[in-house]
Amino acid sequence: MASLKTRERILQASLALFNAQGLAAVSTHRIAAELGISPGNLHYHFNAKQLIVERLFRRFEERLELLNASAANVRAIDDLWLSLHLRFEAIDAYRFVYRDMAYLSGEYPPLGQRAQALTAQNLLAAKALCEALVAAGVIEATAEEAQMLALQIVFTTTCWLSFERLVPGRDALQQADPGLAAYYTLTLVSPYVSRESRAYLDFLRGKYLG
Amino acid sequence: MASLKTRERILQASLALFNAQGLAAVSTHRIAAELGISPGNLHYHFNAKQLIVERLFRRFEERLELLNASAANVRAIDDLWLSLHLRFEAIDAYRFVYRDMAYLSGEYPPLGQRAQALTAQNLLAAKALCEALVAAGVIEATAEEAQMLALQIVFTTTCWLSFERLVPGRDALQQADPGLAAYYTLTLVSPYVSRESRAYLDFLRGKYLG
DNA sequence: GTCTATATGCGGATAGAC
DNA sequence: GTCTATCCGCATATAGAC
Repeated sequence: MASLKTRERILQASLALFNAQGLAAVSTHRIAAELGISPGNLHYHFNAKQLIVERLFRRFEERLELLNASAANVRAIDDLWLSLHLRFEAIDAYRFVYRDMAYLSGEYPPLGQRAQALTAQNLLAAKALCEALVAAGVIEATAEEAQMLALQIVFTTTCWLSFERLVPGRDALQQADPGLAAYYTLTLVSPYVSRESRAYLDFLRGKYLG
Repeated sequence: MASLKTRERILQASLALFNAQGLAAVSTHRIAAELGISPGNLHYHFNAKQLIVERLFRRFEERLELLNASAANVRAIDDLWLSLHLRFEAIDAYRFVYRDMAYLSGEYPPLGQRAQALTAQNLLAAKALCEALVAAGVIEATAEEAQMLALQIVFTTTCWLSFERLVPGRDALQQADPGLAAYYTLTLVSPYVSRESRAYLDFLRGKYLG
């Protein structure tokens, strides 16, 4: 049963290294060295680097699927805020996935397929979320606008953390701020928010632009 | 002078391969094979793969800088449309740059720095563009909203083509549609467009949603 | 389960002939 | 300018002892 522990330690260390240095830059030797175990031992637990990546990707999928399941329950701006915040936290915890997506789907095509499927699911969840907001009277938008908004939300949650690294100054913080990312996403929704629901938006603006 | 020709052929082939298969997946051997020349010959023209990447990146910079220079001249929605269209064409022509940015800035840190600088320049250009649109009465937005819009435009032009590959169905086309990308970007501006300038927007909506 | 030692292959880069 | 031949180093993966 100590093997389970080592297995888990390998996954944790791999995730940290992938996030910090990129999937391509981290070799199995590097992971083994980080843990103070031999490359042979690492190979005993995971026959290939691919299997480590696959396992981590699965956890990422599971976490997002959980969030998607509750997306349609959003009823107010602060629900939306929380939902976005949790999503950015999840994506940040596995940030190597979207950041190194091109490399990942090139090296492990099946994971590329699954990433597409996950995106499709995210789009459905975002659409349900937008429709729930319209139904609750939180935002005012045509069906077409709601659809576009859903696309923008998924686009933003998927790519924002990668983009942030391109903006001088922001990466200096080293670790992303899910709150700021969520606020940025809310500005997409902002033009459609009904008068009655603006209060929370103004509160957040004060918090993040102040 | 035949060397200039070979040099240029190497750059063209490298660009095509990088765009098609990713920066990490394309080796110098592969490039040489594609051209039907020997790896040694390739090394004669470019001492290192890094130099090929650097040269292509410079061309990308130059092309975007040219577009940035004319961004502030935008006076109407169709100017904006054209400006976005040209930008997406440029980014698509060098799509490996943003798609493989994580790998690129990991392998060649100086290029990562330059990518940041380019993003800063893009942000300034987008800000000038938004302010010009406000001044021309094409859109109605507070200074704060214009600033946010500029950020959204740069974010979208930078990341949209990479994101598109994650959406099932869209990548089937293999080559991106700069027109569709530009239309998508226009939807960000849409809520702020004044009544007098809506005509062109409606025309585009009919074209891309029809 | 964990180690050491090693096989295998590839990519980048070089030397020297033509 | 272009070729062939080769070196070096790294990363994945394996074999077999403890």
